[in-house]
Amino acid sequence: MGESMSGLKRSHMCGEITNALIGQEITVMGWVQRRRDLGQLIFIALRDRTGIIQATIDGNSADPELFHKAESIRSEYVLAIKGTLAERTEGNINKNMKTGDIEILISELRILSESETPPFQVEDSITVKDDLRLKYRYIDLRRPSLFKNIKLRHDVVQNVRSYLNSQGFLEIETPILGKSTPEGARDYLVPSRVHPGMFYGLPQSPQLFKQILMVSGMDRYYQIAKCFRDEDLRADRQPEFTQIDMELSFIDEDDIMTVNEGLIKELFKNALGVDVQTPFIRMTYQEAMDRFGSDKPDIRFGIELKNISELVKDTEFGVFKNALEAGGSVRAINAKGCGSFPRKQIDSLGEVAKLFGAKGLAWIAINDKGDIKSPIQKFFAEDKFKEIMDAMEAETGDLILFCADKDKIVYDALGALRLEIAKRKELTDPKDFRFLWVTEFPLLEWDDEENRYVAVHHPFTAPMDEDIPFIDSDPGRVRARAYDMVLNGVELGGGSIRIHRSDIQEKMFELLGFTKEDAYERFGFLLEAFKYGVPPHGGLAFGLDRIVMLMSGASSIRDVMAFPKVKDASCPMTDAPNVVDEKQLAELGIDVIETEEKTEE
RNA sequence: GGCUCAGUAGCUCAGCUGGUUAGAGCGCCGGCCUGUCACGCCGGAGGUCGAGGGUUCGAGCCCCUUCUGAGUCGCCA
Repeated sequence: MGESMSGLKRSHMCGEITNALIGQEITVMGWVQRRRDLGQLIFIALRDRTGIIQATIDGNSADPELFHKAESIRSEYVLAIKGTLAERTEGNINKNMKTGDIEILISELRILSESETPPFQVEDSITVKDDLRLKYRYIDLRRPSLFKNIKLRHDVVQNVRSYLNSQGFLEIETPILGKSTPEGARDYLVPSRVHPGMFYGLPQSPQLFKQILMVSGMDRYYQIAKCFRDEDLRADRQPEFTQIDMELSFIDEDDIMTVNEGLIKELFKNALGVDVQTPFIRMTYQEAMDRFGSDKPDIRFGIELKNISELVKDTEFGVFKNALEAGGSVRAINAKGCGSFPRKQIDSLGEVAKLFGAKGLAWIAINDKGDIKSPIQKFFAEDKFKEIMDAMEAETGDLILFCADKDKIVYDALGALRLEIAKRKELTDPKDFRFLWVTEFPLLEWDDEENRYVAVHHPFTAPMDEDIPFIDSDPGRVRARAYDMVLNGVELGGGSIRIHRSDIQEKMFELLGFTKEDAYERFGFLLEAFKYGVPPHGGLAFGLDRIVMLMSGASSIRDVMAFPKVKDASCPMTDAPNVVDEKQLAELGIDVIETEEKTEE
């Protein structure tokens, strides 16, 4: 049970009290960070979201009842403290604290709420397992670092709104209850009571609605949009997440990139105090793959890929030869300064490569003394080996890593290895923000499982004009008018110019293996809308969570979301998802079928 | 679904080659203490070693199964 706060009014936030207020009577309210009881002298560190202030009570001069109450205080009690702000005497100043040179001399103290001992301490310095933090998220969020992230997120969103408003955008909400369009990620389904057996789909993105808003003449739309995907989680993937979603009419790629560079510049300046240089580097998808083995390259460090296929095309070395004969390539990276890695460490790099399908990893290590070690040296004539070394600019202390396989595997493996080496050598500074645009993505990608082309982006992405002639002859070669914004190896956002010509849209559906009926069944409302005057348009969507994650230096988007879910998409705090009772199911016309676990194939 | 790692006190962890009664720091409880601020000192409580099974004279440790969490591959138009 707690005392009433009636008669008391909070005058200041704890962290905002300054020595300008010395001598004044102030009232603060908050949580007990710590009580330090020296017998006849008690210190209470009181915390609110702005910071901590120390309050003091002297047993010799205080009212005994008041002092006794102070003795009963424990961590995380909620208090109201009224008193005179005093300057601390020389020698009693805590230089590590913002309010370390002042304290409140308590004249009135109310315990507004007691607290059990929390399952973990409210301190930034402690480490606690994620699931426990999430179960007691309300306590976790009291930690200053978490509050800082939540506040940063708020600041980012406010800046998004003010900037886009200034650029002529309208904020428009689109439905959460939508139509399930089973293409791409799995939808979350919501059953309808009014239509038993029928389901809404939660949006994976407001894609179709925002395009329709362009047909409606809204011209520029944005939304801080909640999106849902029923896929497996990652450190940077949650089942529900937030996009900064936008769409613009009568624009081209340059317009969209310029607007968004301006947006990012503004966000980083206002929310983080960091100056971002614009315009950003632009790099085609092909260049990104060739140089970094990734369509979201981290360009804070080098270690670029080199294609040495030509150099080794006549080799008899089986691994290289087979890869080349199968239409693949031989590429390598030079891990500068890793030439003295012990064998075990090089082998573990091989394990990394294998994760991405590489059968093995060939290497040349040149230790600090200049001694060369390499399991593949014996397969090459002396001069050819030297040519390879020269091509890779191999010097004393370097480690050259080779991968020979299909291009996709070579890119993936070497791309992952360069990140792994950067991690081991600590080559990246999280406060170094290196943006770029990746452009000219392939429009389509062959899917072996479905035995058809699938859209790399989505089916409404426009092909590049000069590639339209190849749509029939060589669909895999067609590039899209799509672009991703990448920051430090993370895809922050992506978008495209959309198709607004019905002939090309139909061709696209054809390529994706949709019949006209299929297409109408799924996207009919959009195609129908497009009959009535569609402006050329395009857009982009940012992952808000990822942007804030990188800005804050967090390693998971969980740390920038108030109530994230754990890996199996459940919530340890609320225990969602849960079973519902029979009555609810009956109303919805739903039968739950118990599937037998452990059915051996 | 696959792979890797982790699970020991409220929290974070140590625990050797399988060997007596499972430890530390922090937290918690009690006592002392008037200038602490990671207060100090003294004392104390607190353990199904994630769960189940097996091997063994003996299991926190080895084996099998399983649960939970994290990372990652697949997946994520």
